[in-house]
Amino acid sequence: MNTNNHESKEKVNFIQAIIDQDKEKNKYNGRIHLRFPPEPNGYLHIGHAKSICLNFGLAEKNNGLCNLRFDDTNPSKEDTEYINSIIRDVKWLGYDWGDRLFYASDYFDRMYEDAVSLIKQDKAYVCDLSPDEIREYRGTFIKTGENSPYRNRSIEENLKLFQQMREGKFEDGSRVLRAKIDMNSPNLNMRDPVLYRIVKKSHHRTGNKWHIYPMYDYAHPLEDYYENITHSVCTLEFEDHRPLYDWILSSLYSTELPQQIEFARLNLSRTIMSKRRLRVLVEDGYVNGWDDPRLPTISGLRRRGYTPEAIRKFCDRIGVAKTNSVVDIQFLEHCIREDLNKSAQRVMAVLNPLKLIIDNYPEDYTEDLECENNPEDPQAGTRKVSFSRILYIEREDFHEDPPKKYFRLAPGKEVRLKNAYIIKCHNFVKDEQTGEVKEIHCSYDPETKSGGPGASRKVKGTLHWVSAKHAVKAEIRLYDYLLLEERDNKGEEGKDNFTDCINNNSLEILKDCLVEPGLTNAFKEDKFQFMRKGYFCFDPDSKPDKLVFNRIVTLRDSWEKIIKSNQIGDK
RNA sequence: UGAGGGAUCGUCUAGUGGUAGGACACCAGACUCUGGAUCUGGGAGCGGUGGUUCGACCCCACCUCCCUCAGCCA
Repeated sequence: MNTNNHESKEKVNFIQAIIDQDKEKNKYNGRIHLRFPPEPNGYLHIGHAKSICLNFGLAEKNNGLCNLRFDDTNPSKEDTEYINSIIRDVKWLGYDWGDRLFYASDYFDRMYEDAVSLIKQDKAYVCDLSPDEIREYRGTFIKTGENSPYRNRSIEENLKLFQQMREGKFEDGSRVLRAKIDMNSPNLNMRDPVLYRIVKKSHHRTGNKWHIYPMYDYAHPLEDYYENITHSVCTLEFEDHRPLYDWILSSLYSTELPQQIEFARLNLSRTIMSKRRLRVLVEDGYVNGWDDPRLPTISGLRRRGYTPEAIRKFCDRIGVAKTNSVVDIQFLEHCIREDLNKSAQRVMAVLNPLKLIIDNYPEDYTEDLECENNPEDPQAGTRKVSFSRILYIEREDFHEDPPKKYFRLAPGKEVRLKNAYIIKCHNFVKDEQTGEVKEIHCSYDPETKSGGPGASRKVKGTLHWVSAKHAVKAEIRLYDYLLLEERDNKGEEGKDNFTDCINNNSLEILKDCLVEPGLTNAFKEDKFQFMRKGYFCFDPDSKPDKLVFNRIVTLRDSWEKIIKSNQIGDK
């Protein structure tokens, strides 16, 4: 479906270009059918999201179909736990596979028959070489391979042995079925690749029915063919496998063969994306589970407060190409800010409270002030927030000796309290022990009440606040990047010790935050803008007496930039 | 070293012979009861060398650099 948004001028990526050509030539009779085929051996992450959005998106755009298929051909790695999480995540992202949820394991019988057919054509044979021997016979980049001594077994013997492999007559690793292609091929994948191996392990769906399991290179093209897939989109590392993909299919079938197309997988700066490393982070306790908000897993992003819309927009905007690239994580952050700016309710929350007393405001008096819920969306309406004599403001919003261009509160200075009054600071009290500012004393100008006749007076700064006797306590969790900046590249690309590059301060827990009382009604995946602080979401760790919020992302902060550039300039 | 891919602003990405465009980031200004948002403007790029052509990011040649592959993983 096309949006009429001026920005999305229907950018045609190279895969869409191929589809356009195929349509024009009426290849596949105009059918367009894709698939997202994860192996259920781990949790999905933002890189998978790119593939999901690509495949389902292409199907939508071309009036085609997209299947969800579990590529469960290796029982020693896979589990139902992952199937459930994958189904949940794809759904959450907003995609619908209709009734086309498939499992490679559903095709095992048919794949077996196809293997028999290859044997009968003398295109496959049972090989008794050990894994080490197969490696030796395969040769190397510069050395051609050697034919297996079992390569010339008779078709009858191969048929019989393959049947016995199926029946579980042999031990793991003792025999395999191999394609008979070319041991001298410059492409190592074509040097008689293994098609089936013996794995005497229970499969999460087929139980103990099978003792042999097909390899990816054999199974994948067939799965695609069985499902009438037209365009089989995968990542770049499979480019070398395409000749084998085509060999398998053309050896067995002749019309409407699917074609494999490769694109570059997503890399994101300052985070970890490899399944292996994510597993280390989770299992060695660097993070708290697969849905830790610091992780780029779909479940982590969901808990962090990312919306499916933002993720889809991100995937759409990073584009699809064959160039290896690293997308700046700030681009992802931009997408969630953009989404939440339009939709998130504004509230006031003080992360590091500093007591502020309005000396000339009546004691035991409360006013309910009208506050806009979202200036970007008048439909969002207003709410009442209580104001009283003792308030809390953000500690960083007061400075006893302010730097240049500081618009916030300081002795003798005026600021506006958001939706309330202009106040002026007269003095402050320090803790004698620590020297820390303990409370500040101000006066307010009753004429300047927001919305009132005298409200037009301008001051430089506006602060958010909460009323001491109305505010509710909350725990707020702040997240930073998983990887240290200076180690960024090594962190994701270095071969070992990537844990050296981990940012040990990626989680900061603030326990004494104060938020508007209305937030006690928050639940599920509710998201808010804590004014001037960022976007936050309700965390399921919350209990009735203890609210917990996650910081999704900060607001853009030009003051922060001024400070940083001054610090650099002063040196 | 063999094979297969790739190289366009700082970052992603368009552009397949006719003024190199967009987004993020950055800088400046306007506006603002969020130092947010919004708006306006700006700087910033074709890996190199030759060749073909009136004209080359695009075609050709050579070179350089980067990625993937030697699992009975996917």
